[in-house]
Amino acid sequence: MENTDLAQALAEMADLLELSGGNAFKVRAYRQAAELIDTHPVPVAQLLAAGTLEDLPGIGAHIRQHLADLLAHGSFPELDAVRGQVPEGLLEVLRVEGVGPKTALAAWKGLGITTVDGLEAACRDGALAGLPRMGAAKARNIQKAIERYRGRRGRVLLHRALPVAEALVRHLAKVKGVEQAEAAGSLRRRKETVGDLDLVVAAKDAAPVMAAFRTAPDLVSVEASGPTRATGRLRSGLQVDVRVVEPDVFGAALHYFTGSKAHNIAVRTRAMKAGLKLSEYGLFDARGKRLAGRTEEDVYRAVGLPWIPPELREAQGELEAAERGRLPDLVELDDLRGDLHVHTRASSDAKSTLDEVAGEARALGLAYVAITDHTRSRPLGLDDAALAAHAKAIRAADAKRHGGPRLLAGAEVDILGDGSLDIADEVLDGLDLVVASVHQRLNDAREVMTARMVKAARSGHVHVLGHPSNRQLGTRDASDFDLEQVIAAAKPKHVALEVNAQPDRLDLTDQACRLAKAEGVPVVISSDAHHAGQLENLRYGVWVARRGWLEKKDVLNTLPLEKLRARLAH
DNA sequence: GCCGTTTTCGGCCCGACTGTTTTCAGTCG
Repeated sequence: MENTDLAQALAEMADLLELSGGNAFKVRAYRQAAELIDTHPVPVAQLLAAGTLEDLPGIGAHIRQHLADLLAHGSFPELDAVRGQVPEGLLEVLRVEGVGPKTALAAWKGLGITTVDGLEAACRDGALAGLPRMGAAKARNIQKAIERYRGRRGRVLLHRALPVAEALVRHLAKVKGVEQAEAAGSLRRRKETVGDLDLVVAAKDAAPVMAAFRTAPDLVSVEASGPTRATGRLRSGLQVDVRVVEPDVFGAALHYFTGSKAHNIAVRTRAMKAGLKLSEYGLFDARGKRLAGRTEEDVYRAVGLPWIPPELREAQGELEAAERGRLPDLVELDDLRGDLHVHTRASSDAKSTLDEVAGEARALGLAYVAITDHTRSRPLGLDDAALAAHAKAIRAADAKRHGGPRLLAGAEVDILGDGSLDIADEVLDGLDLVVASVHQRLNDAREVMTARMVKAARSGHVHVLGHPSNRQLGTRDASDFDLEQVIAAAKPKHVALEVNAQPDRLDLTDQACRLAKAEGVPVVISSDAHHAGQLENLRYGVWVARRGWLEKKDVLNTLPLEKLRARLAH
């Protein structure tokens, strides 16, 4: 069992306890331990062996024992016991946004509902609305949330799919005779969510690869299996397609299975116009002679194009740009010099200390980090005086550090309902960096939300608009606002827009990045880390930026600190 | 269940928002 699986078991324990009316603090203890483990870089098995597991904050003797039991037999007694008390389907009901333990419990005890389907029926026929403290509006909202929930089922967030795909690729790459193995599909294009995994393997003899696939870790069923291709399903529910090809045509196959479909059609049409034929088996001339296939570069070259990065392959103008030699020189993770949105334990529910954040940033080679804790409108947020004191503490810590990163005193302030900020101007003006974000009244009407953001952008006290759309992938739709108006307001004030790299936000979107670039408004790629380990999430933000055609020059935190300061000045 | 200690029990984040109510319960972050 890996950390993710262990975390899932603890999270399930938390959900079940909550549904069986357990102590709320106990529930939280399990949930916090689950979150900690899910993002912890070292395998729990290793910590357990070293005897240092209980050093982690939030892991005590009981949970340590539970983890040991999980590693030994996949479960622990308390989990088994509570599983027997609550219908299994009720856990899924909790996944619906707006449905918490109380609602789920009331639906179960009051109406015998134990599934999402049952809940939906009860929303429709009015049974749910008849329960105490329920009503028509509530039922309507839950029904809508169920639709959203269904919409996201089947697609997995990139950060969940990526390690799974990488593990499968490693597994197949080890097979004797395999020359190359790679994950293709939307995962390779770094789309924010992934529907299934497409693995392409180059080997002269396919049989050993297929045999190895059938014994791949986490594979629960094989739904189709022929001599060179197979389809299976993983424990997570994700479908995996494997295709084995001759090494001579690996490039053509990789190109074909990477897509997108629209991009493939565009390239194939281009080949046809030149009298050529393109398929996953290579590029052929009219007489059927293979002209290219070993690498993607060969394939593109044979149709008169430079290699196009997978993130751009969406038939959104990349062929035309390639033809004219105008492909963007896409930003890379190594280009980032700093992170401008990081939380610490000083406020909010973040977990790490200033030192831990600085240590992690250093390990990642970052030259600067802006500490941007929440302000007074958030639970535990800092008020004017506390923020000023916090800034002083950050600067003191910065002065004491040797060898980087530099620590910038910042804040993530709230954009209030009327578009004003929740911290006094003179306090904000004493900071190095101000991120302004909407955290409340996310469903304001389009004009109202646009006006709030425009006012914040024009305030003269803000450097970055944080997670501008407020979406959360699979659970919360983006707020309704006019991005173009916000961009237009940001530009003269030198306010940058954030690509929030939290894997379930990725906000701005790729398309919004492209719009910002077209209007000449810079972007910053920020982790919004609530735990030092989450600084690594910056890579997800980089991929969004790449999908949005952004180059190094479009991203402000690729600048050295002094140049960044100059660009952010008002 | 964890943690810290006034060191083995008592506290553990709390405010905004929504929809239900007419003062508040549930959910979320």
